[in-house]
Amino acid sequence: MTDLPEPDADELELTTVLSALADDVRLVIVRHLAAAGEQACGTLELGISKATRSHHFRVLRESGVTHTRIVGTRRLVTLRRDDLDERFPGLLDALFAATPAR
Amino acid sequence: MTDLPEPDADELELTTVLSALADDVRLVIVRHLAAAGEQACGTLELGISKATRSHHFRVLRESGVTHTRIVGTRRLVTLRRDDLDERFPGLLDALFAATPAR
DNA sequence: GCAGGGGTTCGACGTTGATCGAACGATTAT
DNA sequence: ATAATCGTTCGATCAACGTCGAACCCCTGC
Repeated sequence: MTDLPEPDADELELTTVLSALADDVRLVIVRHLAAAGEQACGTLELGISKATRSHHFRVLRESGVTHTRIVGTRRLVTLRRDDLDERFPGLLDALFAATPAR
Repeated sequence: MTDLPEPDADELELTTVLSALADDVRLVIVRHLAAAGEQACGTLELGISKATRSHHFRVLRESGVTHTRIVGTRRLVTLRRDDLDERFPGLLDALFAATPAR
């Protein structure tokens, strides 16, 4: 058992994915995964507690946004870009293209 | 005073817009507005009460997704497609392209 | 074995959100 | 004026969410 449970690619629900992405902390995580590739949970400095961070990573995984594999004591997380691009073409690109409000 | 208050185009926040769109009822409304153009609030049969419907239209307007003008006793609602496309290019297209899960 | 680091789980707490019925307000039609 | 239509607002309820500290679990290294 080296992988954590996650929804299949064809089970991804739009509203679930949007809910998962509609959070500033999780958006930071997703952008970082997109830019830097596979990361351990603790790699990012998010200014929140371990428990809260774990919660956000769980939401991302259970919504189907990320994939998590276990290596030793680490959880290595990747963005499920191919699955998301297939189910929701252009969605991730649109999110990453969005500039912050002025 | 023929228009209801709404955020300016350059004030649109990504997480706020995503939250507004991360709801099945509101997604139905937005898709319908995109397909059919300006609509009165009561036009759609959504299977919810007047109060709840009013709530959803308010969330859409306050997040900047829709524009509402008052004509007589009606509230005529439009999708702010140009503003959204400018701030978040490709986002609406991605939403409308998404097919339901199998 | 034992200690330490990386994450998760368990309550708990406060906030927000979806929902409703009922009352209300504003405009139009009779 | 009166009634009807369209929609909002109020108060309430219930569920879900973000957050935390503390306890726990699992693996690795000594």
